[in-house]
Amino acid sequence: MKKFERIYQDLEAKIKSGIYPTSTLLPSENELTKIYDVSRGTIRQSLDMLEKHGYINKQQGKGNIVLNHAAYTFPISGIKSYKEIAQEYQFSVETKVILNKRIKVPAFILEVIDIDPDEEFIHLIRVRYIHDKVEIIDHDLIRASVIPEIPDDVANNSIYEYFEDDLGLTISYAHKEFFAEKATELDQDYFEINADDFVITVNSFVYLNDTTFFQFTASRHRLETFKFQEIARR
Amino acid sequence: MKKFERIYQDLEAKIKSGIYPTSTLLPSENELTKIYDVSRGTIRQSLDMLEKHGYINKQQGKGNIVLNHAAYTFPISGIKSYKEIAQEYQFSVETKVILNKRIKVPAFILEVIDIDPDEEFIHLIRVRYIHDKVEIIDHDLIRASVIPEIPDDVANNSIYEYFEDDLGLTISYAHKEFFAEKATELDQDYFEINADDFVITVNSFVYLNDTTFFQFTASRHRLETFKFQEIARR
DNA sequence: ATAGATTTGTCCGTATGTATG
DNA sequence: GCATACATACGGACAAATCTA
Repeated sequence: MKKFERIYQDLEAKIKSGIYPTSTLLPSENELTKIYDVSRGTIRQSLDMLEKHGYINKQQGKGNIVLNHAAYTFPISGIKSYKEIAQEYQFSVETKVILNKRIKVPAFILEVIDIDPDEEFIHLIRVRYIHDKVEIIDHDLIRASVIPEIPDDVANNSIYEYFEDDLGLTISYAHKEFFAEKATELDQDYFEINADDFVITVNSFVYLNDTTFFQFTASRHRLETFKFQEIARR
Repeated sequence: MKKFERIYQDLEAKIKSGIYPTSTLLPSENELTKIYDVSRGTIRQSLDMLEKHGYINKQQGKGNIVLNHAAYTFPISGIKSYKEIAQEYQFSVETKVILNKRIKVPAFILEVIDIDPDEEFIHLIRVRYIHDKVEIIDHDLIRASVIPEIPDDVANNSIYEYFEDDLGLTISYAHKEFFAEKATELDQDYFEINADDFVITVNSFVYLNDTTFFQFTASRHRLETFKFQEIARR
């Protein structure tokens, strides 16, 4: 592992365990170079990660202050699979696959992404149960020229693990948007709501490391339980 | 201005104007050091900013690929004032102040933030009209020990300009969350909706550079027009 | 399949600028 | 004014990924 990652994890652990308590200063960058026996640039890389993840606030002339915000959750921000989130927050989860078939590329994708109109996609619909209640309905559209098929046992587990570990793909970034919209019939059936109720839709356009588009996901959430958190910086 | 900021802005302008077109590579870091006559570290700082703002994708061994995503909007992400957003997207905006008075610190803030129960806050309610329609209702709770009062002409303009330019405060970061909830009576009146309708609430806890909490904002948006976008990285 | 060239990533050391107390 | 701490910038070295001949 890289030095700055190792140091980041060490500092993160020490903040979490209270060795560096909230609203106190971390050791100065100079002291940290001595503690870890690395250059100041390396320390600064680790501190930048800590800041990005909300653990500290940097202040020129003063020091790096430990915050207590990092405990907050980031369930939607970033690119994480449902399985990763479930493991982090340890809630009981069940997934039911209700569709897994090849289709022609949908029109709305053709409008946004420049691809061959004859390309095929895999359409996957999965219903997520948390505490025996349907909380999320995931629609995945996966580019078949990149991933020819999704075995059913993979669909029931983590398609991201399959992409990254088995197929060796590198997922790089996603363009996400979310908003509220009227419930579809499928939403009504599974969420047990009415036609004039709303759901929250999280749309993601996911890209590989070489910038090829390979997946669109629409996650539909109950209004009452959806929540998004982030730390924004000026 | 700092060198890396100047270079960032120059590259951003060249990407926007098409001098560096989408899906081509930027000049290599080595070439850029010659173009701008700075060190490679400085160039890399500028490139990191470009990546963070979604203009490029970095690939070790290959280069920095120009993306076409940066045109997308970021109306909620980050800390921006309503005025700044309105200016960027050039929509016609009107603000109406419907409350501006001092109150005791509300209970829900005491629960989350560790402050004196006798402290006072300024409660500001402002209604935002876009194209002559109410789109946003902003509730601001501003810590009176930091900002004793908000003159009415400031409330009608930008309170952030007032904080930063006139009072010399430095806003550092905010903890944000958003979710859907039932419309209050005020929502119903101004949005002209019903009691069982929902609105989107964006809550922000805003902190100064020295980590003192100084403002809470609840922005209430219409369900139909609310939209959030971001670029997430794995 | 391999070797070499190119490009970005990591790391080091040093110097100077700027904000804080 | 002074010491301390973070911010910016420079230059050099090697590692890792990518592409090409």
